[in-house]
Amino acid sequence: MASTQDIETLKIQFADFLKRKKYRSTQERYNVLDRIGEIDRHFSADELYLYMNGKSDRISRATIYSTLDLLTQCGILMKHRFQGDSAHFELAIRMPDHDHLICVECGRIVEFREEGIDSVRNVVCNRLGFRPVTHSLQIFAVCHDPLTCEHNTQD
Amino acid sequence: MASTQDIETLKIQFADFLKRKKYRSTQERYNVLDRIGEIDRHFSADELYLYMNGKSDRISRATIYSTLDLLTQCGILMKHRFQGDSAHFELAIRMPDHDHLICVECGRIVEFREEGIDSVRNVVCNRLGFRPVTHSLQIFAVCHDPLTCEHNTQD
DNA sequence: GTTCTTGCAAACCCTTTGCACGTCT
DNA sequence: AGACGTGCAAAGGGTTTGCAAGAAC
Repeated sequence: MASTQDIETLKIQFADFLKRKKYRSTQERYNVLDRIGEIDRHFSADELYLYMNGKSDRISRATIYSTLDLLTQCGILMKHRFQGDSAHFELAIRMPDHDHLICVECGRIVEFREEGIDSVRNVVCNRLGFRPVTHSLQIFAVCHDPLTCEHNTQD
Repeated sequence: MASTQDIETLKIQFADFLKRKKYRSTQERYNVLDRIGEIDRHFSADELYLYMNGKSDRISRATIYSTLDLLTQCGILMKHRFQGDSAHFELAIRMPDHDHLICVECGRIVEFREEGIDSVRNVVCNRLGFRPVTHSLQIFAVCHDPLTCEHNTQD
């Protein structure tokens, strides 16, 4: 879970973004960011919608989607598309520049940070004439010990 | 475009897979693989559907989706989810283990192969106790010369 | 002959959109 | 006051599913 301090910093960052882009500062937008700060994992738009409405923050899906998009635009959130249908989000500060290993047997997702990816990113961008912005690496793998993997959430 | 030779090899591989999994060998399934061999780029299920029906292979979307899924399961196709809505597929043999750089300004997709990713993959799998199967790396970047980037296909 | 696959259309899920109302500036 | 954001429900796009007819085994 992000600290209150972290969330306050992000709110300032978000406020700056909104002002710069001439979007309005609304209570709903800050509420979304507050609630995201309470979630220490990936979440889908709908999970956030249900979570917020469960907490008696009355908010619509339209606002959730729109705010998630703004938060992604300004770099506060990372948006991932894993194999499933819905996009997943998480605070970028949770684990900066981390990537995901996905077990092809059970769908479990393990987060990791491996510095080597930075040099791959730079080498490729230099070769092709681009400036890196971000990346998404997903490693699909199976565990050495299949028993560990018996959280069968899919199949 | 994959050579006829390549496609014949893949058909054998596909036939083995179908037999092993006790799925039936149908003409439609082989037709799909044949037509994919004629396409030298990423394609969506619907693009393949339109392509095949344009060639007077009468085939339904249901069969396309189901066959693409089988071909992905047996490793003949790679399935990608770029930022857009629909999944994209391509023959795995087109460019083995390549990855994609996506221009965040114009959406252009550049394919590349960088060996360094293999060691990242192995390091991570060793550390976490997995055996690598495959991976998907997308680098988001902007070109050094914005003029080169003026194929604005989105925004 | 039985079971699986196909084709079609409808259902489905996630996401976006249109519109009336509310809120920010 | 004017413009933008919100909530709701309906529409949209991609994908899956139910069912009857057809093909593989």
